[in-house]
Amino acid sequence: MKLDLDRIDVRILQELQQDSSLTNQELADRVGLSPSPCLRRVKALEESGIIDRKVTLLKRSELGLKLTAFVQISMDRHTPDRFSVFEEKVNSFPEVRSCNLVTGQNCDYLVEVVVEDMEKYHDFLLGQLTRIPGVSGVQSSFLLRSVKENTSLPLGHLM
Amino acid sequence: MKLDLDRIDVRILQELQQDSSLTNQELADRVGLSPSPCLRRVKALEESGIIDRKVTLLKRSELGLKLTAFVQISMDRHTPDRFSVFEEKVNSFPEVRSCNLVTGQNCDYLVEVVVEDMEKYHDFLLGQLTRIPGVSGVQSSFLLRSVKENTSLPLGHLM
DNA sequence: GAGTGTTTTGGAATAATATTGCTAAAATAA
DNA sequence: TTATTTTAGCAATATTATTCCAAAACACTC
Repeated sequence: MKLDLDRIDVRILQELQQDSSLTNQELADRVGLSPSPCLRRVKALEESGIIDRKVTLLKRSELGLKLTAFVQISMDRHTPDRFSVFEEKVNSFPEVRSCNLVTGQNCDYLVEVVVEDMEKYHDFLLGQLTRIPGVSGVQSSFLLRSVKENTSLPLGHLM
Repeated sequence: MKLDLDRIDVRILQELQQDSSLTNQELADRVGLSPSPCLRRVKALEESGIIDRKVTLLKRSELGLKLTAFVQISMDRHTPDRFSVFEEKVNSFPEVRSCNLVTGQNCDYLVEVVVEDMEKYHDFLLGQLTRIPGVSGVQSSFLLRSVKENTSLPLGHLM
């Protein structure tokens, strides 16, 4: 949060958030610039750290990943040791897409898990997640329908 | 879920999930192929629909987006009309990163909201979210620390 | 309001990379 | 083994990114 962005920078970020496979020429057209200054801005945004990285998103349904679970996890004690062990474990599980430590009375962590089916989820839950020391409460909700899935961040406040 | 993938395809997908800015040559090196067959496989994966799209991820902290909220939303009645109005609205809010209809006794929707600060969240909640007809219950948890944020899907089951 | 320094742009030349067609090799099946 | 199919690798071509330099826009001073 240091460099100031003008309208063109914000539009570049908006376009790239939606589609990073744009060529520099297409991007330049869309933001109303010629290729060279456009590329220079993109590089500057990468240098500045505003742009984190570029990734490819795959389709779950095409990969046989039919079950997504949202898991609320409570810990028995809130000690640094408990947390660090849990977090290390969670990071090593490819089934875990996201894990967030949150405020709230109900739970400590919100975890999103993607697996093939309910049987695999059962195995993961009992074989992996609940085996982590300190995990005292687990409550699962299952995805019925994805209404919105958006990797974009809001940029309206910059303009 | 139709085409069969061999080990090389899976490795290509794994690499691209992590970093889509790889050049085809680099990718070919990593998976042990020469550039042309590698590119052909990538194109085939795009054609097949397994690859959804490529996006650029930005850093929240660098954009002054200091508050992430996980919101549990309950609806008064479970009618198609209630749902479609809610979902249309939610899709129009840039602050909403994801919205999922889920099973569970506690709530109907899990929504992730990204804003600048608590004041902006307050405005969004009272001015937008709770104004949608049918929204009867709202419970917010706030992000304390992001432990894992991974756009990759697990592919281990394919091998 | 003209002049000066700074920043940003656009165009052209160059370099890197993607893309395609073709041939050979490898894998598969009979 | 042999025929058939699939896949890889090479080389030529096309596309795209990158760099450099002169011109334009902008801000600031006097």
